[in-house]
Amino acid sequence: MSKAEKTKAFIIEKTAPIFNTKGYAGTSLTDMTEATGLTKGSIYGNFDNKDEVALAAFEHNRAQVEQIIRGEMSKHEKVKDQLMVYVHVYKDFLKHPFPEGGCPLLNTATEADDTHPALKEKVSAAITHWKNRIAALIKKGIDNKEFSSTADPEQTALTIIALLEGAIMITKVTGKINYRNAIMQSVEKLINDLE
Amino acid sequence: MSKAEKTKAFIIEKTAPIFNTKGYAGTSLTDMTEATGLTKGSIYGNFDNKDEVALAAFEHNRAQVEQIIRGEMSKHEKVKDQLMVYVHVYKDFLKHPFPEGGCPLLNTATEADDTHPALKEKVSAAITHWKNRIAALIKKGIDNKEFSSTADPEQTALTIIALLEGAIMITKVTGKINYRNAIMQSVEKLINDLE
DNA sequence: TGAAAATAATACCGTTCGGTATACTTTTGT
DNA sequence: ACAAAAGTATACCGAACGGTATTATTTTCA
Repeated sequence: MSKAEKTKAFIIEKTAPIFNTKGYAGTSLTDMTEATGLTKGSIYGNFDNKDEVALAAFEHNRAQVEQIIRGEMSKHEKVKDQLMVYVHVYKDFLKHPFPEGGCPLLNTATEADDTHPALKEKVSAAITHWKNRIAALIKKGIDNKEFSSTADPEQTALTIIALLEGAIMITKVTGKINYRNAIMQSVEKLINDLE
Repeated sequence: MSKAEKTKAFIIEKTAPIFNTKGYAGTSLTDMTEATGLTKGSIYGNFDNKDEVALAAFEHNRAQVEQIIRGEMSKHEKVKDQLMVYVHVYKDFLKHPFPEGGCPLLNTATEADDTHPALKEKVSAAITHWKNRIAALIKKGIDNKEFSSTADPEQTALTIIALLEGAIMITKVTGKINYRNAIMQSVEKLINDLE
């Protein structure tokens, strides 16, 4: 790993939380220099422009969540328990190294959908990928006879994602943890009903 | 209605779509002057600062959605049909005068939660109010014997909101309308299961 | 170790930002 | 109709914006 690659990674690591909390338009170059301790010249020696840092920062945040989920899932054998990992992680995300500012998919989607095509495309791909992952898990559960053959993998996957993201939005803005708990209970029921 | 009140309303009406698409940080005074055809001096003669316009714009967008829902609900007698209004409106929001940029609660919540306390508070109050409205409807349905007495008004209300907001987020960023249809089917099922 | 190459810091660019004092024009109420 | 009040436009402020050419400092590797 060359010096440049290290610095690049360092910049991404330090700016990712800022982009995730302040948003793309809300994060300035000054924010970036302050967070890294580097100067503009140094940052622009490693990235062409602010956009590239933003894209890399999103990718970093997204991968961070994925890693948490993968790690927790590997602790379980049954498909149902693996699906429940989403409930547990999103319910107690403070117990995990979750990105500062909340779910990067939600944050980036709502800002970028009307303003930033490149970021929007990245989020879109991430969501479709996530949906496919959950749907594949459910299919596996059907094949396993863990779940009923009447279960609808696609619809259930999308419903779970909508519930998780909706729960984060509602809880973050209201501060009511029992709101999140109520919604997570619905996710649990949804997964239980697959049987 | 005085001239000033008219101008104020005019400014809000013209800038509200911009705040809802570009966000608070992403909307500049130039955006506002271009949208209204007025000058900075004129805008600042009617508002103290950008914040006040943003707050008023959010309120305008929020009220616009509420009005659509109220109007559609008044066409139905049964509580179930009234709840289904959410499904129909959010499924075909293009058929209604829905605010440009999508749901203002979602857009504002994700941007403001870490950056703008005053806006955050407004969104928080709006969501709690919405939750209470849905819960009250469900309670009415229980009293009516339309719904089962085992139905949980609070939890169902929050779940419906999470699903609607999640659906908007997913559909807007992926462009996949069938994703939204799948999630809306889950909302329908949720409402049907109240019986 | 020393010179070429890569990386970082400095100092600056033009533009846009939010905001305001002042002058002008239009409403308003008598 | 007219004077006072209210609303609007003009012209400007300092600060911050994203970005860059140049200079200085490290790495790198022969």
